[in-house]
Amino acid sequence: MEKKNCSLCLFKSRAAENLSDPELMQMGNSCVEVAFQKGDIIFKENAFSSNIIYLQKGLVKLLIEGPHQTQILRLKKAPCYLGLPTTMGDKINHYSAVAIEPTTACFIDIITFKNLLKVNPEFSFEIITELCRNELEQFHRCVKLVQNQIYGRLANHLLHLSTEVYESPEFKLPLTRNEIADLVCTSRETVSRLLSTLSKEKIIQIDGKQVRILNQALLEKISEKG
Amino acid sequence: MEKKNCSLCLFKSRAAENLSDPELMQMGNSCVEVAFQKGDIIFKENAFSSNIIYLQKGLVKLLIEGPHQTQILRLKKAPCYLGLPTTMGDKINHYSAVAIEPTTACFIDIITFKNLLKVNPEFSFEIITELCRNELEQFHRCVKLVQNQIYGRLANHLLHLSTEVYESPEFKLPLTRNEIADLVCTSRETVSRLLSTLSKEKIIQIDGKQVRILNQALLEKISEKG
DNA sequence: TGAATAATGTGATATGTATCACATTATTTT
DNA sequence: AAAATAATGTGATACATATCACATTATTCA
Repeated sequence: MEKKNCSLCLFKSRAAENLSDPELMQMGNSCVEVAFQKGDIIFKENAFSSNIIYLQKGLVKLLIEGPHQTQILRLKKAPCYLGLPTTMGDKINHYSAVAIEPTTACFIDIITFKNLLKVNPEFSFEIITELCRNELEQFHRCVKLVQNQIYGRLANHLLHLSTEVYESPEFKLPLTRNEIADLVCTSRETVSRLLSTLSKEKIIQIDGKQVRILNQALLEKISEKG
Repeated sequence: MEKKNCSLCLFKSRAAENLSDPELMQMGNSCVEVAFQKGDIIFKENAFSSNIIYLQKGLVKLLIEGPHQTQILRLKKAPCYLGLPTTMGDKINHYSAVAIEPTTACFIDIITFKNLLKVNPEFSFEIITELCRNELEQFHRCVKLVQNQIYGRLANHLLHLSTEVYESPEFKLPLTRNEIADLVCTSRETVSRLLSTLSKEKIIQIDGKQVRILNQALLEKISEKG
C-alpha cells in the first residue's frame, strides 16, 4: 500500500488539524489517494462500507434508491468527509457516491479511523460537530423539499450551485435535466419547463448547460416562498 | 442545583455506560431532572441551546417551522438523547421539542457534556455512532416523505407507532388529525379521508383516536409501494 | 464521418391532493 | 350543565405536476 504523508497535506480537514504528527503518520499509512472521473462510482449503496473517504478536490452526488426513483440526497463539494454516517452507522452503505466532476479522494481504513477517534478526543469532537451540522442541514433540506413547490426547489438548487459550489453567478450545470429532476424530486419534463419559465421571466439565462443568474434577489424569494 | 446520582440511573444511555463513576458523578452534579405533561415545550426553535437533553421516559415530537406549515420532523421515544444536533451543531435551536405524552427528561449542562466528550473517547464514540444512525434514518425518512404518496406515508407512520412506539397492534393515537397532517406533510382533511379509506378497506379499525391494525402485511405493502 | 444513443423541449391529458365550505361531534372552560 | 372552543368528517372545485407522445438536438462510439 502506498504510504502517504498526511501532515504535508494541503487539504487537511478541520478535524485532522487536531491530530499529532504520529497520528497523521498512522493515518497516512493506511490511506490511499484515488482519482475519479465524472460518472465514476466512489462507493455503492448496499456494498460493505470499509473506508472513510475524505474528498480533497471535486464534486460528488450522493444517491439513494427510493421507492419510485433514484434520489440525489445532496451534492458534496471538497474538502469534506464523505460517507461518515453510512460507514459509522452501519456495515453496509445506505447510499452511493458518484463523482460529477474530476475528483480526488483519500480512502482511510475504517479501523485506523476508529482508532484515531478513540485516542484523540479533540479529533472526535470535531467529527461530532461536523455530523451535527450535517444533520441540521439535512433537516432543513428535507423540509424545503417536502413543503416547497418544484419552482422553489429548483430556484434553491440553482442558488446553491451559484453561491456555494461555484461561487459565481455564471456556471456550467454539472447535471443533466434528468439528474436535476432526481435532485428536486420531479420529472425531467417539469425541469425543462420550469427552467424555460425562469429564463422567460429573465431570472436566469440558460443555454444548454450554461447558466447565468440574472436576478438573484428574485431567485432567493422564489426559493424561500415556494 | 439538585444533585443527581447518575450511576444509579436505571435509564442510562448506551453511551453513558462507558462513563466512569467519577464521570457519572460529574454529570449528575450538573444535571436536572424535569417532568413534562402532554403539550409542554421542552425546548424551542430559535432559543439558545444550552443543554443536552436525555429522555428517560415518554414520547416527544420534534417540530420545525417550514415555509408553509409547521412540520413534525420525527417522534422520539425514550430512552434517547434529544437535540444533540441542534445543541452541538449551532448555538441556537433549529427545531422545537414538545412532549406528546407524560415525559421525564434530564437536562445536562452543555459544558459538562462537552467536557465528558473530550475526556472519554469511548463515550464520544457511542455518541458518534448514535448520530450516524440518526442521520441514516433521516435520509430514509426524507426519501419516503418526498417520493411516496400520502397514503403510503400515512401507512408508514401507523406502522411505526404500532411496531416501534407502542409495540402493539392496538394503540391510542398520541396526535390529532392536524398533527398527523404535519407529520406526513399534508392537510388535515386528507388525513381524515385516508384514515376512513384504510378503515373501509379493513386494513385498520379506527374509532376516534383508538387504532387497531387489522392487516399489517397489507399496510406494510402500502407503506413501501407508495 | 456517419450511425447510434442519449439528452432535451413541448403539447395534451390524467390525477392526487390542496383548498374552501360547512355540518357534526368532542373537549374544555365557566 | 351550558357555552365556548377545538377537533373532525365530507362534498365540490381548482391546480400543480406526472405521464404519455413525439419531435428535435447533442453526444458518443464505431
